[in-house]
Amino acid sequence: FSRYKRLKGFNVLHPMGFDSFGLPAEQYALETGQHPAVTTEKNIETFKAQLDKIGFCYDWSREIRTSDPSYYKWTQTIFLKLFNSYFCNTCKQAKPITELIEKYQSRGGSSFTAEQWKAFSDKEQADILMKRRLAFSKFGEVNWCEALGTVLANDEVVNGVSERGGHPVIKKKMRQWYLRITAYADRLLQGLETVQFSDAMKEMQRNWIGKSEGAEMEFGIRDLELGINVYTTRPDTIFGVDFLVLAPEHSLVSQITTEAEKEKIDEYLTYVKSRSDRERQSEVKQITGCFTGAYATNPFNGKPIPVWIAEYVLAGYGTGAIMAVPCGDQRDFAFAKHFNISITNIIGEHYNGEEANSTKDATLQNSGFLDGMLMKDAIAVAINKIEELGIGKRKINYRMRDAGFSRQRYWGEPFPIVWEDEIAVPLSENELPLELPHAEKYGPGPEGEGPLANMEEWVNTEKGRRETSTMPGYAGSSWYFLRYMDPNNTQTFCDRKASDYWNQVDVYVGGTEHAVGHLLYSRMWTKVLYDLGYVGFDEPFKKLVNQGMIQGSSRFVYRVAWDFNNYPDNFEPSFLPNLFISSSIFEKCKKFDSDTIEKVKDIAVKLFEKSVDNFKEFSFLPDLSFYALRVDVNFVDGLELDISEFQKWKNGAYSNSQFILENGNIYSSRLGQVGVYICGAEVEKMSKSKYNTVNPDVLVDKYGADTFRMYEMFLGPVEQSKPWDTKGIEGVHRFLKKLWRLFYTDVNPATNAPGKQVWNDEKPTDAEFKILHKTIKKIEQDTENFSYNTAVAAFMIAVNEMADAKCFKKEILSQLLIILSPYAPHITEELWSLLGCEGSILDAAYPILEEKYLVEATKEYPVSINGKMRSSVNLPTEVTEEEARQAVLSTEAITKWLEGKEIKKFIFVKGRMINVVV
RNA sequence: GCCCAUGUGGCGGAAUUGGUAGACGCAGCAGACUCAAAAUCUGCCAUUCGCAAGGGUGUGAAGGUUCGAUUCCUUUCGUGGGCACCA
Repeated sequence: FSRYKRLKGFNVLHPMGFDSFGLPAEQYALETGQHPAVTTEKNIETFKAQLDKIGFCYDWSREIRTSDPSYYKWTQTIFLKLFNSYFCNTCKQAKPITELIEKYQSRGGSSFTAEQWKAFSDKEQADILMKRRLAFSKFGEVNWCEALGTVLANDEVVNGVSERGGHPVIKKKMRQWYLRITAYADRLLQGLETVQFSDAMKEMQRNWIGKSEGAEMEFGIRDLELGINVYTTRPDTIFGVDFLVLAPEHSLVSQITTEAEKEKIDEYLTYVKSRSDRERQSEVKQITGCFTGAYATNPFNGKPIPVWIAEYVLAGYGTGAIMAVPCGDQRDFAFAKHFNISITNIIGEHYNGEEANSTKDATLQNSGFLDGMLMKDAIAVAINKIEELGIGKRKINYRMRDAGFSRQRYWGEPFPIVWEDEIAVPLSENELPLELPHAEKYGPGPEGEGPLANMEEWVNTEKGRRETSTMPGYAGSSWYFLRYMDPNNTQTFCDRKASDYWNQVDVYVGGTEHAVGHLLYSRMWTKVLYDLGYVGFDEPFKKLVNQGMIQGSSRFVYRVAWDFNNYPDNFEPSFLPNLFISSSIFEKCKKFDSDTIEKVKDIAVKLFEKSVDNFKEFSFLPDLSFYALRVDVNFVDGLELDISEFQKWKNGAYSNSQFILENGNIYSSRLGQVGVYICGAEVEKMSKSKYNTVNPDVLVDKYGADTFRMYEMFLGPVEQSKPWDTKGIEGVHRFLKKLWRLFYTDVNPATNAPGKQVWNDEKPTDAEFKILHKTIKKIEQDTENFSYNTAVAAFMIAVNEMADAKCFKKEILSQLLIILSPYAPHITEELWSLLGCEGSILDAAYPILEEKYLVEATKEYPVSINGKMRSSVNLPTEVTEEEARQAVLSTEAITKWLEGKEIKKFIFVKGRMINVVV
């Protein structure tokens, strides 16, 4: 696209860079036993060589790497700008925090006076300001794996246990950094109106932000001076509330739980701690919850309402508490049925007792002052009443939460923050970059802190202790498009003149998987920088094209583990059997084939016995569980695993593993071939973390870069995902060879010299111009629409037509080369010079479309009878309905279908077709 | 489970956005050239009935709107992406 636009005369900024910080780079380094700085450098060189080989004309003078100090200096600078800003709720934009401090000093805040502010300690002031900063720290939950002594990313947690070792993972509260993206929720929504993203993308972002209008109201707890705040979008159903549900983490849980229920509640809380948010919401069939013993009161009719806790209510959304209306909400309904809570029907016949009905069109019954009202009308009435009684208020709520910005990892940007007496003190901008110290080992620090916590010399400064977590992978990618505009500036991250000249990114190509991550973060950063006056636009990307993913075919091995809910105290990670079963055995186990399971269990017990000295202490072993683990496709041949390669993988992490092979034998490295281990397969995103990537070099070497490029374009629409498959690449290769033969006979394979010249200087005929201009029109349309696959097809047709017409004329061929050059840069450049044309084809003038060659005098109008195609008539392109009717009625091929039938209607779709209704 | 996308020949896909379904390519079959192979060229190629002319059926499934539906609506099934520490 950039080559095309360049030919069209645009000044195209077409850079490339490397988002080289983050978990995958760190893990790759760990697996290969090298420092991430080394592996990153090496991999970048490989990528650049490959990209150049394929013929992308990237402007490498603008290259950036997010892990380079000269780049992350500015990531840290922008972080400080976020830290030193707050969101002004009246002007709805970011302002320097100094303005807020001034305001507090002169006028005070909402809950304190100016005098009180001045009397606050430094720490108290810092805490108040922290609640307003755009980059702020507070306590939040992380995945904590006690056995590994580390915090895990969601990617590293599989089925609730650590991917490495299969250890239990629980949630742990830690001090974390966050970005206050929620402050921008409304502007992120409004901004969508101004950008060209697909409707699906906009919809995803809207849903993620999840704006809803409703009411927040308080339910008093019986016999206690406490109230539970509940957020609801359906205050009209207030008389249908049969119970309240709190998130298990809700701060009131411990206070309202009665003595009688305490034990059960504690047990339930332990259970929930081991569950991820996803699991908590998705397993609808398995309903869990626990009664607290407390009762709330319905403020409108005084009815006592039992208060429960349940995992399906999340602490992070709304107030962390819901009012449950079983007749109107399916999850509440299932919960009520499961725990035998009686259901109040407020919608009469709309509720059938079998399932909930979330309609807003029912007339309310059993609903006090709302009786007889349509539900959708009752919403406003109910909110007004709630506000009138002072028990709650109208509220707009967002589903989106603030973005977690700390990682307990090594390979990321260090925070330019020093903690002095529990106060976060920023470095000044001229102290940046705060370089990531070189570490030989980057294992976890104490208490779940990041690896940097182990580096005493670096951590401890004169003033205090440095922040030891690092920024997440998306930090550097939230603003890099700005750096491309001014990549070598040492004074600022991007001069305003540069960003004013280039302005927004005109076309941004990225996958939908970024919808609710990168594409929201970068929009937010741009808005902040706009508010603070550093850039002149508040949306970074004018137009977004979602390229589909080339998917990979992943391979799986199946691991056996003990299904301990919690490991016994004396259980050590090394006790795990590390046993893998072949695909068909896994399938049988999944179907609870008892013979197979017994056999597997026998082997697992034997292995367990061998590795555990005090085996007798584990008199009771729980059932086995089985889970799939991805392996690198590069050591799976078809579906067959190369076991010795697998055992060497990840620095020998699986070196002591055992295998039950497809035929039931146990693998032995000494006995040699006793059977094969068959892997499972699945098509999914091609990704380093899924170990299913394939390398383009082989194909480029075999067919050349042009064939590779065009084949990839020809595969299908850019926005569509598809598994990588080289079937069909021959066709594109043949096309390029055929193109060559319009100019020269075949290349002499011995000398590699072009064959005999075929092209000539003759004057083209109108028919030949027609082929050319038809192609120009089609290619322009398709390229502008990113419909590359149909463009390639059009080239194939054009070349076939020219070959058939024996059109070997330079005037036509040179024009064809220009429009083809963005698609196949190498061969077109070569032929361009062989034709004796001046300079590089990249600097040629794009041909101007001449419509006169495309005008048709007559046109074939398809004729259908009752919508069914029966024939066609040839008519002038400009024809009246009456003329068309006459032509149709005098065409024998058509009248034979109309014989004896009465014509009811004659439909003439101008320029398209004719339909006769009989 | 929730949100988004998607489903068309043996395969990748096309279809003027509601108007001749299967462009283009792969694979396959038949033929030409060749001692032979490769390369190249020509023809056939959804399915079914028919010698043919010509019919019938057909865009995951079931309904609906329309003169006319791959396209719009409803329900349903399958697949892919996302679900907050991969980015």
